[in-house]
Amino acid sequence: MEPAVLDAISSPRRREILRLVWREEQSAGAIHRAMPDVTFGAVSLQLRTLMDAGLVEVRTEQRSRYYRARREAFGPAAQMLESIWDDALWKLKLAAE
Amino acid sequence: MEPAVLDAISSPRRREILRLVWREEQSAGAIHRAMPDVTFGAVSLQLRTLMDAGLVEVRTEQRSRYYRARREAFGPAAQMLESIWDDALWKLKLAAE
DNA sequence: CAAATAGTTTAGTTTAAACTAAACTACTTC
DNA sequence: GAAGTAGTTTAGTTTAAACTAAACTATTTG
Repeated sequence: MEPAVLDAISSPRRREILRLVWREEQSAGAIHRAMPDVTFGAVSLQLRTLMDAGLVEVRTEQRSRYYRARREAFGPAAQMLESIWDDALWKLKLAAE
Repeated sequence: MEPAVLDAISSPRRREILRLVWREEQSAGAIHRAMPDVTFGAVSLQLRTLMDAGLVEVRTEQRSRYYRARREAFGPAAQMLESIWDDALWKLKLAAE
């Protein structure tokens, strides 16, 4: 099969999470607060999928767990994701939210 | 939503098809022959999906229909796909088949 | 140690994509 | 125009991902 990274970035929800933790860590709770249309459990499961794929790492501090992307693990997908997130239309869409 | 191209390349089967028609056109039948684990109908449906996303185009000649990728439609995903398909491990995998 | 906070895991359900079999369309050749 | 070849479409089924609710673990604070 192709690199696992392709499977991982195939999900819009996981891409949403990745965008949040791309350049700075975010706690699981903060990630959940950014996507209130799903339960905390659902977010946690997606984080686990990303962990299993080696695409994020986590740091525990007090009661919180802080996730961030392991950008070096994305290979050629990193550039694509950054391009898409930088894209003018994408920015426009975010602004409209 | 993000560009439709991400949805389209989220499927391993569609990526397989795209790889086949990336640099030269292939008839629907030739594409099907390259993936004998699914029916011709299944291949045809995936080709339709790719057509609807504007990622392939088709040319009819005689009884055959020749598909090829519209590489210009892939944006930043084009580079990623090419990188992945050029990847040494990927080549190795193909050699082993 | 009880209660609160932060997150994970389990078990089961929902949903959507991918698939198959078979009917159908279109073109070609005899 | 019948038969064959090439491909598409339809209707229904299978499968897997994503989800929810609720139980659970772990840490902190009173």
